[in-house]
Amino acid sequence: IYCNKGHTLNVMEYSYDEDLEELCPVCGDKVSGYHYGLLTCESCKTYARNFRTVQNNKRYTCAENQECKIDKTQRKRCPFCRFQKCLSVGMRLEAVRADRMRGGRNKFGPMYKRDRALKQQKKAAPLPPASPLQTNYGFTGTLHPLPTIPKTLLPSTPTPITPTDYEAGLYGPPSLGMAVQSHLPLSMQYQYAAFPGRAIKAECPDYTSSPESLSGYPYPDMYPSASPPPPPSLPPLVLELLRCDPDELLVQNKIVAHLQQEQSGRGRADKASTFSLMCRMADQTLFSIVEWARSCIFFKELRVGDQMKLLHNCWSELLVLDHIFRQVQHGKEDSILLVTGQEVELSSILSQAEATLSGLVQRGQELAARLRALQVDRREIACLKFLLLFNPNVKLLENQAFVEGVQEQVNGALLEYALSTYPQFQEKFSQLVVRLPELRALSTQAEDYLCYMHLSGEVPCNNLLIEMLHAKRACA
DNA sequence: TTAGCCTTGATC
DNA sequence: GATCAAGGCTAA
Repeated sequence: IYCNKGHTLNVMEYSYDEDLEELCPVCGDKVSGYHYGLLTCESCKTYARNFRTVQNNKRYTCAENQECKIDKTQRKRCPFCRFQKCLSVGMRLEAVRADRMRGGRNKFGPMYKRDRALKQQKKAAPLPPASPLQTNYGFTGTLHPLPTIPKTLLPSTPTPITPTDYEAGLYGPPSLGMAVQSHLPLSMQYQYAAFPGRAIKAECPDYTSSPESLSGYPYPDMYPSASPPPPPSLPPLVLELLRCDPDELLVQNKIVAHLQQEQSGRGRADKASTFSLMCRMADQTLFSIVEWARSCIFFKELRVGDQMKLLHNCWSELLVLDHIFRQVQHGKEDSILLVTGQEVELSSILSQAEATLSGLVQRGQELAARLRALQVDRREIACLKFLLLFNPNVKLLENQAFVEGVQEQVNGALLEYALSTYPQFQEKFSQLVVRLPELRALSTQAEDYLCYMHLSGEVPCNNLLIEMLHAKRACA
C-alpha cells in the first residue's frame, strides 16, 4: 500500500488518473492524456494538431529572441516559441495524421504503455528517487538487472516465452538476433512500422516513403521554424536516405530485449559492471548500425570488401552521431538519453565516471548543444550519416569512384535540402558540415578510450566494438 | 486562434 | 464493450 496525497492507493491498482496529476511539459497546465508522444494538456494537443493548417496561411516569427517563456497564461503570446517548445519537450508531430482519419491507435501505443509502466514502477519503488535508469544503471560500480519492462510491451517474436522465465522476471524474448527483422510478425510491423509501405490503416502515415506523402506533412521532423513549409519537391535523394533509417522504437525494443536476455543469463553474483553494460549497449547499437548500412541504398551495391573498409573507417563516428542526435532529440542538457530509452542524470555520470569518460560525455553534450542550436533535423542527420559512411578518403577501395560519387550526390542533396527548407538560414549546410570534423575528433577520442579500457580488460569479450577497433588499428 | 468538449475507431 | 488517443466542432 502506498499513500499519495491523502488517498490510499494500492500500487497494484495504479490508475490512469495518476498520470493526469502531472503538468503539461509545454505550458504547465493540467495534463489531459497522452498526445503526440507525451502527456500534455488539451490546449497544447490542439495547438500541435492545428499548427499545420495554421502555418499554411501564417508565417509565425518570434518578436523577441525565440526564447519566450511558455506557461499557461502566456502560451498564446508567441505561437512560434510555443511550437518550438512543443517540439523541444518531445512532442512527436509525425503522429498528426495527414489523412485526418479519426479514432484508432498509432505506433506510439506501446510507448505510452511503457511510459505508464515506468511511472508505475517509480511510484511502487520511490527510492532511490531518480529515474529507473539511475536505480539500475547508476554509476556506482555494480549493475543491477535491467528495468522490468513488462514483456507485453516488448516486441514479440514467434518464439514463446516460458512461464518460468516470466515469473523470474526475464522479460526479453529468448532470442532476438539480427536476422529476426525480416521475420517480424505482422502485429509487430503494425506496432512499430519499421519499414515503409507496411503501414496499416491507422498507422502514422509514412511520410518518408514518397515525396507525395511528404507534401501532406509540410514541416520538418524537428524544430521547424517560422519559415514557410518546405516545398513539396524536396530532393528525392534526401527522402531516399531517410527511408533507409530504421524505426527508433524498433531498435530500442530490440536492444532492451537483447540486454535483458543477456542479463538474465547471468547469475545473481555475476553482475556486469556499469561500463561493461554500456559496452554491450554500444555493441548492440553498432549491430543495428551495421544492419542499417547493409540495407542502405548505394551501400548494398558495393562489394563486401569495400563495405567492410567503409564500416571499419566510420563505425565509431556513426555511433557517436547516433548518440548525439539522440541527445539533440532528448533536448535536455542535464541528462543523457540512452539507446534503451533510459535517462541518466549528467551530474551522476560526471561525479562517478573517471575523468576521460566524463570528458568524452561532456564533449558529446557540447556537440549535441551545437547541433540543437542549428536546429538539425532528421533528414539532415540521415544525410550526415551517409557522408560519414561514404568517406572518399578511405584507402584501397575497389570502387573508389562510386564512393566519391555518392559523397558528392549526398552533399548536393543536403545543400539543396537545407537551402529550400531553411531559406532564412543560408549558412545551415556549411554549419552542419563543419561539425563533422568535430564529430570525427570526438569519435577518435572515444576509440582511444575504448582501446585503453580494452587493454585493461574492462571491455566484455566477443564484442563487435573490439572487432571493429582491431580492424581499424593495431591496438596493441 | 484558442481550448474545452465531442465523436470516432483500432486495439485491448 | 471499454479504452483512449486521434480528429472535429464551436463558443469565446
